[in-house]
Amino acid sequence: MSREVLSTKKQFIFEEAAKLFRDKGYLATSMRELATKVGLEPSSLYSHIKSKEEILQKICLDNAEKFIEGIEAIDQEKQSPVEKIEALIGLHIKIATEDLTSVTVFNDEWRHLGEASLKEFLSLRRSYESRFRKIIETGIETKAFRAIDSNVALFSILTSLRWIHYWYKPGRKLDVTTLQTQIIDLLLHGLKKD
Amino acid sequence: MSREVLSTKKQFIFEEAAKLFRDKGYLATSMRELATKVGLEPSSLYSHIKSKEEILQKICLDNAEKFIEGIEAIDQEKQSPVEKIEALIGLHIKIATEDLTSVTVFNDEWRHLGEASLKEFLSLRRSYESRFRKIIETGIETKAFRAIDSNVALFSILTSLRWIHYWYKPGRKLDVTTLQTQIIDLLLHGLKKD
DNA sequence: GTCTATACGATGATAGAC
DNA sequence: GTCTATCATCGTATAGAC
Repeated sequence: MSREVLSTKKQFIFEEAAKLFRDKGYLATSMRELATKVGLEPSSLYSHIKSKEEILQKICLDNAEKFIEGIEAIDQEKQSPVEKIEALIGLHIKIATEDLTSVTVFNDEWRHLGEASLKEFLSLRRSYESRFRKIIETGIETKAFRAIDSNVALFSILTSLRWIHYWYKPGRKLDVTTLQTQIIDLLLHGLKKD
Repeated sequence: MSREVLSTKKQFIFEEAAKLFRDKGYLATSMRELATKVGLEPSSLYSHIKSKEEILQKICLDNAEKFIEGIEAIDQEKQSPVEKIEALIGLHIKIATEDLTSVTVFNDEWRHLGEASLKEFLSLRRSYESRFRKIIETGIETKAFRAIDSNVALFSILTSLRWIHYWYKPGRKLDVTTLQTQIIDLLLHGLKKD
């Protein structure tokens, strides 16, 4: 519902803003700069948006929703924990490579959300982490996974999936499928060859 | 050499600044706020420091140096790639848990460095990554490691070591040694039990 | 070294003409 | 919807008295 389609001009403003937020950070981006990129005077932006923060809110909450919807779909499948983790890694890679810009902002700038939307964001994040953690714990209980601390596993996996948006560029030597195979291999089997 | 000992008051300013930078980000931290924390009027800060950026510079470059010194010490030992990777994981955990605040700022705020110090910082980082990558590549060549893309391995490991500063709090249930064992186990052997 | 006072630019956002 | 003009506020930093 909140991920509505935007009129073309409004969408263009959001896209240019996301690029600026990604490159310089939310706080370091000024509305004057954004206006220049869009080809408007600063004040004209406010015919399309309510405030600077509205842009950040949409970016952060839309991405949070994508992850939540993704994990819900994966979790209701009748699959083993190993398969679910593989699917989750795939989900992160898919979201990151489909819209590199917005996921970078989502990852790095959420803390500048205002009080109300920050609260909502953190609640969504906690819910995502908690579902992810449960999948890991099930894997440990069924002896599919090593008996590792579930938080160590959770955060190691989550953050090791976060470098993708720093590193991946369309047209890199490694294509998305290979990248995915390699990351799954590394996280599931480790660096060391037995 | 640049990691000099500071007079107590100056040091106090740096410590309070680091806490603010960690909690709110560099740009969102004002000198007025810092002055309040330190118990001075804003202008009085400038009897101790040259500029706001000087603080960020010291934090970022000191930590960069710690990592460089650490990897140099590890790399000149006559050890196997596996042992070196274990030692590197230990280095990251040691630095992160010894001074959680400054390593967080180092990790998250370096991009707000000015032109000159940013250049220096990036050069140090590239040098660190390149030494790390060489260790991984040696491990792959000697068949100690899986034949994975060395960049995928490098960044997965590096970033999976970056969550520690988000998560670790002195007095957490997991002590540092256990944490280290678990992370080494996960990165070297993977999540899956064979 | 600390203070008061202040310079001076940049910020997000609004009012109102067209 | 876009503009010009502008507001109020806050940013880092400096000058100069004590």
